[in-house]
Amino acid sequence: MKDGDPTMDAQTSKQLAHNLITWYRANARDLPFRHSRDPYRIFISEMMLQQTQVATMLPYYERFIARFPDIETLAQASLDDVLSHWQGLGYYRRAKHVHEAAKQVCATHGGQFPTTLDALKALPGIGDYTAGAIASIAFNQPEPAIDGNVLRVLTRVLAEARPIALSATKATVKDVVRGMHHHAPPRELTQAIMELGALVCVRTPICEACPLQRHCLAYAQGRIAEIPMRAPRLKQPLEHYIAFVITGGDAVYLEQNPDKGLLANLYGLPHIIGSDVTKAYTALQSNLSMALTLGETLGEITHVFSHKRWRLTVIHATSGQVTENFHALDDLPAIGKAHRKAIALWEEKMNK
DNA sequence: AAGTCGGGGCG
DNA sequence: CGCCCAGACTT
Repeated sequence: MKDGDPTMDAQTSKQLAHNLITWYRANARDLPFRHSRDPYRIFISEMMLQQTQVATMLPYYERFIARFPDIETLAQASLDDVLSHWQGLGYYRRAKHVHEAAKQVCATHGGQFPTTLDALKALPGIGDYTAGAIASIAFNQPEPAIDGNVLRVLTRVLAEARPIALSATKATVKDVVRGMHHHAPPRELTQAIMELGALVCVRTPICEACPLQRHCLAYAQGRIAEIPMRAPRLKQPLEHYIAFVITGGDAVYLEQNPDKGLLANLYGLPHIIGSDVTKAYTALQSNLSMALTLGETLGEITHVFSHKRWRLTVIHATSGQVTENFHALDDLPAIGKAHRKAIALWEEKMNK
């Protein structure tokens, strides 16, 4: 698919929506929170579902609704009471958000959930996804609700190769769902996509049972296992360093790395692990035995290696004496990219 | 953009 | 048992 093309033609969109709804009506699980169009119950069930599987969350949901059957009851309860009914679910800040949202709805909306996306998103704990879920399921508005399930289903249908964490990928999926909303009742469509993602289009999907198989590009291309794409592993450890740009006139102090290890033999700035500038400066002074004057913070540099990430806080310092370790800015030896960027920060400052 | 929340699924 | 994970908020 090229830029500028519509994400999906209306005919495909209509067939997808139709197949989904037909499948949903025949296969959807009978879940208690689906028996109501009450935005309050949908809100509570969505907030609980964001952190647990249905099976785990159901007993909590039943207990919660039995104790707080409507939004006024929740708003008037104490936070401790709310937390005790959330206890075990985790993400306890969400319990607080749910409670705060109930109080706000009662205080400023007369106990009625707002019906617009923006007003919903203004409530604590409600972001893009939950706002879309409430608007479409409770109020039957054609609003996309993009969660992990929906992303998985539709990136596969589209054979979308971009990582799902990118906002551009979410925007594409959002457009497709918006298109499908023209061809199905929003409240069913939203639940149908999520249900398909939960039952069929799972991590290792059951493509034989999938109503979208004939339209699924990832299936056709044999790329089910590689889609959705995860962002390139940013699991590499993040290491914080303080790097010092020590200048004497227009020369900068550099040290040469050992001939083994990371950036072997390249020159670089003195840099000290950690993020505490005071400690790092003390360590620097004892390492160098030069008279230094601490300067300003020049900025932050991040640098990604294949196996680790650096975050450099770049500090300027000046030295009275200029030794052989100082190199003129217009005649620098080979320096790693991160430290070169750090030196560039100093040059920018000087040129202003 | 990246860290945090905290439990469950899964290998 | 360790690794990974989804959404909202925060910084």
